[in-house]
Amino acid sequence: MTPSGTRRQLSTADERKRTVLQTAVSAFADRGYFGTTTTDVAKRAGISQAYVYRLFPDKEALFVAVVEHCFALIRDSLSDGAAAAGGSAPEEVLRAMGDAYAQLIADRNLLLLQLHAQCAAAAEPAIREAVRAGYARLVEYVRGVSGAAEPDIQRFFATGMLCHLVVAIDADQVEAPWARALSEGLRHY
Amino acid sequence: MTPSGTRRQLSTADERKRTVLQTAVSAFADRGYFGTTTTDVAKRAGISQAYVYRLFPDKEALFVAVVEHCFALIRDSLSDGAAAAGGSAPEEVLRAMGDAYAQLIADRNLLLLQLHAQCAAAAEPAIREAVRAGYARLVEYVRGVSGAAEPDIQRFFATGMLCHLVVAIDADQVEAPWARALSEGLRHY
DNA sequence: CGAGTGTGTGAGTGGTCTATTACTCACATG
DNA sequence: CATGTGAGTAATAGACCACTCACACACTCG
Repeated sequence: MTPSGTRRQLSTADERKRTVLQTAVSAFADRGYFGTTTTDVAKRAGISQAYVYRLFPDKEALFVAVVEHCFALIRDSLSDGAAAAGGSAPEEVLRAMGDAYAQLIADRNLLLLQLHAQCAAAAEPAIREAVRAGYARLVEYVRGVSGAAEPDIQRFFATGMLCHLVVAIDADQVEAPWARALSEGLRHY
Repeated sequence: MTPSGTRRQLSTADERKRTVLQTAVSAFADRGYFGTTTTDVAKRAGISQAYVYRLFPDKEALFVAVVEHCFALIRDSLSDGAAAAGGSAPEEVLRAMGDAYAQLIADRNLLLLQLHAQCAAAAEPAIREAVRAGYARLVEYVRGVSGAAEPDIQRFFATGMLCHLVVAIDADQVEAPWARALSEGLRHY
């Protein structure tokens, strides 16, 4: 992280690492940290299972890297939303960012991974630290860019958590009042 | 094990089933559906792993039963809250029920299991059905007993999901503005 | 008492998982 | 061409896991 001399081109291993991170998102999104095997990850990345262990020290480190990658993607998404709102009132910025987050529902993978990360955070300290750090940055970013009051920020994240539920149980596919009560207004495109 | 000479008290299968369900909550609360072994469940219930399979057809059926058990407990909790509010205005009933739910944070296990159920719901259809049915009854109950408007009901459940996050990453233990922004006002005793 | 029924377990089976090791191959450079 | 290095893998060790089955023990009732 501190190149004290000349800058080097990205090595092939780094490129490979990046593609593994990207494909691992959908692998872990299916069945979570404990339910996903390193073979699953390897298959989706098109490499051998053994090579996963050359790129990452162990399964936990791989998962942590995937989680951090996802938090970065989500920050980007919120950032896009905030840019679209362009310095409006706090409520408007929050609305725009919420809209941006809700768009991620279409993908499913990203939100499901957030949910699985949350679950794994309860069990594994290293993952918990990563998730805490992710939310720390996210909350501070939202507070900073929107300037919204604390209760509004809290509600913003509560709505995000509701999105996770809606995606996990596929509430959209259920034609019933209860399902509509949960997912109404959480736009997804 | 089982030193000869000590007396053994047999319980009926139904009683045993009930104690297994109760202890299995904390077992699954730790590491979720995929991360928890049937041996873990058996140990906590004080029975052999083989006997788990006499009481439940397989691991999935056991987990579904545990999930249903938890939803029942949560309904009871909300019911207590509603009773305490005793026919006040919808907002007051919601507040009382939210308070009752927040009290469950002290236990941790119940909320964590809700979270893990949500995760497993994304992967296993049978579990998804159970979680859907659980939320269906919960939403209908809340709507019925509070008479609140749809957006308030939605916010009610969104707040519940936020509780899950706070418990999963133990945000209370973090002394930082972002952690306080998330958990502020979610009372837990 | 003795036969029957339900509670409970020890000892597996076959499969799968993480992680390691020893190896091959592609390719760059002198 | 010889040599070195990093990309990539096949094979496997060692530990578990879900699930099964034959059997033992406790209790009940004729």
